[in-house]
Amino acid sequence: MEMEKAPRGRPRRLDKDKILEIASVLFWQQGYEATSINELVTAMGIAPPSLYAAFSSKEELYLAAIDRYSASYGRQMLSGLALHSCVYEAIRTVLYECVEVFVGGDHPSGCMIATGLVESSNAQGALARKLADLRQQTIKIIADKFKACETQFVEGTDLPALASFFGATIQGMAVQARDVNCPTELHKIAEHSLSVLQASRRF
Amino acid sequence: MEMEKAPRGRPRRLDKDKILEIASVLFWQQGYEATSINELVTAMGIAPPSLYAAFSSKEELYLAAIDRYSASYGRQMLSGLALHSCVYEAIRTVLYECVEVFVGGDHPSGCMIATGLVESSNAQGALARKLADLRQQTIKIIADKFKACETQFVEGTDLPALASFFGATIQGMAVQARDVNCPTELHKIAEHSLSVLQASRRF
DNA sequence: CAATATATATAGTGACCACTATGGAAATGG
DNA sequence: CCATTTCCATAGTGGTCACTATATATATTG
Repeated sequence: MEMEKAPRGRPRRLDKDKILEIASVLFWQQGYEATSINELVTAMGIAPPSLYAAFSSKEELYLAAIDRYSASYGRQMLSGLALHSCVYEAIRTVLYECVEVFVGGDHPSGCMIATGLVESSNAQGALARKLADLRQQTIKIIADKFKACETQFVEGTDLPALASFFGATIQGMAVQARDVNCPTELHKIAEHSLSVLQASRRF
Repeated sequence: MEMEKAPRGRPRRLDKDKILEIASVLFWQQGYEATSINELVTAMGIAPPSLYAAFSSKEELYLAAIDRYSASYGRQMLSGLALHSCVYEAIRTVLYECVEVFVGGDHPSGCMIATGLVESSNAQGALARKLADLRQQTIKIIADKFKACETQFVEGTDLPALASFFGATIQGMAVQARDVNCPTELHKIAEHSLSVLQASRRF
């Protein structure tokens, strides 16, 4: 039987996940540059050294917050891809889950990834590239689903291009979620976007 | 005959438009928060007091830069609406002009308005609202064109919803222009988007 | 208990932020 | 010429930035 040996000194009491949740919400609402460490630690109810004991820099905290967001909300938004074998149902579910997240009530509107660090200085170049990568990854995941459902499309359909069209739809919805924060409007955008998929399907 | 009387003292030498052009490019590339006054005046080749003699604050400079962008690139992007009476040709021109601007060579990629200040703190709330307004205005202008071309649509088409779909397309293209900066990819997104318009047209 | 290791708060670090007071240089009018 | 008016560079202002040195409190092991 494996015994969990506690380490020598005082055990850690900091709830890393709670901290990340608070960080996520603030970064989600205000972006990276506009969110200060002071604001973060105040919202967390801790002092700066406690935060830096868990995350070595603001950058690392942001990356961890993005990871958390990706694992929770990001996963939720893409869950439809594995759920439905029908590619139309799959994408429809994805778009509607996006609306669910983007206009949610108990957290900021919009999307941390879709509109995160689109503008940035060289100083945040690494973070900006990471965010751009995540956006491209999302499109790639959609393209892979399309590829797996190849038989459902009319022959010669440019599947990667179609995927990046839906990526653009999601990113556009993320912007408009910020500006109007209305699920009905976003659903209409989603439906118009879905009609493109409908048109290239084989029946 | 009117004589242009020169004022008493040393005449102004500051080229306001040149300054705004430089400011536009920097804000376009890096966003509002990530661009410092130091960076701006260095790029302009002037000292901070000279800048503040022309613009009373960073906020005002940003607003003026947005105005300049709107009057030049913004006008260019929407020029198709007045140029074509055929709504399909009009929107197609708009989307292609957007690509032209978003992937331009001698300036930053993406769009200053479409992705500007989407994330922001309360401190920049006024600017963020202004940017959101400009995005909504753009959609309204497209909606008005649709309304004017009402007869070209099948009956019962939700024109404002269609306009905000194209708004989302433009905003999505602006994000992807940042991430991949490739006109071919953006043109494919534009074409997919246009197929939605094609579907709701009456022939 | 003593020893150890980690938690935390206080109180700062230098650097940079937007912004400006001051004063001399420069270009005009009289 | 002188007086006037404005431009502009130097050199800062206080404030906030991300981040940390120090000291002490607290919880563990042996």
